[in-house]
Amino acid sequence: MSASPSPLAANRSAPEGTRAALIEAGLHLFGHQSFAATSTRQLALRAQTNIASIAYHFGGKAGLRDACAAEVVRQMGLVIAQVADAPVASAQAARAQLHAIMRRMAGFLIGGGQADDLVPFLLREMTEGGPTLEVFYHGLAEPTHRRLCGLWGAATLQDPEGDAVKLQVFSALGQALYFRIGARIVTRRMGWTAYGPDQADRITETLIANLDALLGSVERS
Amino acid sequence: MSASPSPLAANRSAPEGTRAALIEAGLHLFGHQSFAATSTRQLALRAQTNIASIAYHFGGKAGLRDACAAEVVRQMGLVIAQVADAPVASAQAARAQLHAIMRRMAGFLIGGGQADDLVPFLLREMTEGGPTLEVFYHGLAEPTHRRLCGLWGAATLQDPEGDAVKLQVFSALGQALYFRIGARIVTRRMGWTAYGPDQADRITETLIANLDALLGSVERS
DNA sequence: TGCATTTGTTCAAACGATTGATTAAAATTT
DNA sequence: AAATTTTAATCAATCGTTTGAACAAATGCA
Repeated sequence: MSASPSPLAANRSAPEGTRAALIEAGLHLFGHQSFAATSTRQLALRAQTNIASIAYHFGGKAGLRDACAAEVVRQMGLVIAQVADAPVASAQAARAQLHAIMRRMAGFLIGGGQADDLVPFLLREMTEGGPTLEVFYHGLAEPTHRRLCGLWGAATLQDPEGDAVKLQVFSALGQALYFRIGARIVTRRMGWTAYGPDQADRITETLIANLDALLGSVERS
Repeated sequence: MSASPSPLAANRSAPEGTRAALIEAGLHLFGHQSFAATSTRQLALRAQTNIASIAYHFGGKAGLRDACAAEVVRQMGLVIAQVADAPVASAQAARAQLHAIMRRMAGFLIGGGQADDLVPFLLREMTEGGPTLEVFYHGLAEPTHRRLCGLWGAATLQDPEGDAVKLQVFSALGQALYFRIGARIVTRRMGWTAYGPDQADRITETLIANLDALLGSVERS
């Protein structure tokens, strides 16, 4: 044994261990074919373990979903937190931070990698309104949106918690999210086979230009 | 016997009949809890008929899904077709048509009514990438997006089938779609209980303002 | 017209297959 | 040796589908 003194600490983000393997399998399968359509046997097969391990580690299939939700909040929280939360000194500074966050989010959503399993899982819980939604809202959606509203308000000299700013932030976020949700439609219409680095760049630049357009239109009014 | 000479003609769009009742049940249940999570017994219960009717009319559960998809394309096609497709004489005329279409789409997506069952069903098929996606893409998404690109290009003096316009149209559409997909998050964050007429107006005005911002920023460049 | 037959549709009942969950024994680690 | 973790086998419940009998309306033949 080299490291990993406590199983809990090791499973917090390590790819090893039955528990972690099951969470990864849950994120992938729940996200790509819904909770109900995924059987415990499928989960066990993908995690290369036995069916009973699910009940042992998580109490059942529903428990595994809860654990997956917590893992999503944890990982996505890290992504967003990577953008420095410096106090904004000016409207320009706020706009710069918004640019940085939008770029990071677009990269996370569109550019593949870790988001390939996290985002589908998240979207499914969001639309299905499952029991996980509570965790996601308080742990991720609400604080993130609030922070963005603060920056948006500072960049456009509006009330950060006013309805107008809130809706504008949702609009900007929605654009980025759609390129993930409607990926099958977008790629097909664009004549792409899938999202690659080049495609991600094209989309990101469009989103940044749109962000400036939205910020600018309010600024002028 | 008073009317309804042919059962086929009556079932084409009438709310009566077992076949129509099953399609309605399918649109609702498939959309709100996914295809896999919906049992044939649930469908029969909601349609107030027997389980065997599903196999009789549609050959099975999958057949019912196909019929539901066709119904969605048919009904949503009618909604979009209601906006006059007059040849655009100027950039202003194109912009006016884009306004009208955005208002109609926002009203359809956000303002409740017939969309309450159609949109969830559609979004689910879109994200799940089910066998229905083909029907939806060629019957609805592609022609609609192409038409919008034509208007967008005319309004901004860009190549209607260029990548830039295509992505901008997707962005504008994505904003509207998100307010449906993320409805649970939005309403909660806004302090609303649900989308009502007032909320729909607020969102629609935001979307229209955003549309003008996006069109304007390109126009100036 | 009168009766038998066919047709379209719905019904309760049952089918085999698969579901999530449970159990006790075996294996592994400490 | 003791505790933790994984395994194979089994449980009742539910899944989508099929079956054959009902029923009403239309049709064929007399």
